[in-house]
Amino acid sequence: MTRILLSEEAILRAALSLVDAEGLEALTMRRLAAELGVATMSLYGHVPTKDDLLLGVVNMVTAEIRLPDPATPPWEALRIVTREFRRVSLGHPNLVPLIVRQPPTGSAGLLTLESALDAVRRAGLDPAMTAKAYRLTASFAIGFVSLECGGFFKPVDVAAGETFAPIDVSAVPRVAEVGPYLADWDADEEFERGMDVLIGIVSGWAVGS
Amino acid sequence: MTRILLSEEAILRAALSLVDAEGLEALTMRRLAAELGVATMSLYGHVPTKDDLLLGVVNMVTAEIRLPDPATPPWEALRIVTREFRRVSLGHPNLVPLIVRQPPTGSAGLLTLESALDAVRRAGLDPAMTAKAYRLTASFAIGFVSLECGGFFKPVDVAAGETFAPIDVSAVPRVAEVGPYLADWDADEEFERGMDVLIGIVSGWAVGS
DNA sequence: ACCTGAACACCGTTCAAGT
DNA sequence: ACCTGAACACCGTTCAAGT
Repeated sequence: MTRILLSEEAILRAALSLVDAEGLEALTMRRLAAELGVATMSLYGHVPTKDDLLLGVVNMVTAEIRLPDPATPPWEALRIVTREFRRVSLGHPNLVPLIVRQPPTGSAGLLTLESALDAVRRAGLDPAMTAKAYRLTASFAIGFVSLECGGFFKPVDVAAGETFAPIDVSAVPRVAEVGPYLADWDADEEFERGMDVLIGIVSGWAVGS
Repeated sequence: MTRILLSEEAILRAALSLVDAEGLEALTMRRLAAELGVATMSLYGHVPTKDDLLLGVVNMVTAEIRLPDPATPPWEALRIVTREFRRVSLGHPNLVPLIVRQPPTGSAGLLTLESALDAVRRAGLDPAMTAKAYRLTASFAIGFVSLECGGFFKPVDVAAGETFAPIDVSAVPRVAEVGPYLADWDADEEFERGMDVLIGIVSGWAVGS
């Protein structure tokens, strides 16, 4: 039989594959061990707990974010980080609930945060305004990706035709009217537009602008 | 012994109390039954499954959102719905991950969506632009509440002093510099400002404005 | 040193039995 | 009709034992 080289790296990689392929609920220590051809308890030699494993998986995905060169013009750099956050998230939609919940305390999260903050600081905002600008753009990006990956707008479409809530469609005429437009959209384009709007706003906060 | 009146309403209410008091992971069918002084399996007479129970709890919380009078000036009505969404979410922070993930397919979710869409339509945006406007403001609101309830900015503060990620603080100077400002903010004020910015933008989309 | 099986204290849910 | 206990197929994790 093939020899299994167990390591934290290998475990995290297998865990991510499992989540990508079958969802978060498919990731159990037993199933993951089986996937690696190893006894369940062998995992605990490399990962202290399942929660730590999840943190590691989120950090691994965060590390996929390609950070802009530090010499990139500031607002373009912020655009790149934000765009990359969404690109990587869409690559692992099953992990998005965890990504969104996880503060950037891991090494990859801190480097990503550093890149975004550096861009805004280089653009001329002072530390306090930089924090404000980051919270605003991050709120938009995280909410957008949450809605996009959560299929938030898909069932609304159904509300115009099916009834699977105990409510008459005639009671929500605007949902019936706008529902189809909620479900049918160009997410790429709308993300860019939203980003433009917000970066346009915060760029006005630069001292002396 | 006191007679327990079991009903879906009573079960959902007890489930919400449990989640509010001890978090999502404390909500198990066994624990919930014990809390109600009832056998575990009695719950299944009123709720088909645990997932349905969670949907019901989210719907119950969504129903706490106080919708504006239909005669309220449109943009002020949208502000009220958005503000109420945040107020109710902050009242049940442990439930926020679920609220954020849950498309508005329940009766309360549909009525809330209806209220927001009605406001934008009354302001003069056509259905397609209404959908765009809703997605933009909802992205902001959901992302903001996610970050706020997730303690997203708290650990960043620590990064300036403690080391609990395998990374040198000197490698993230901007995090060290801006971190304290990220953690120290007036969330109420910033939410209002962000809402103002976005509603200001979408109000410009009205035909003939 | 690294890996393992059995065991413990939990889960959600099915089902046949009680009242 | 409504509630229940035992049982089933799972969990994450501890621990003593293997190599």
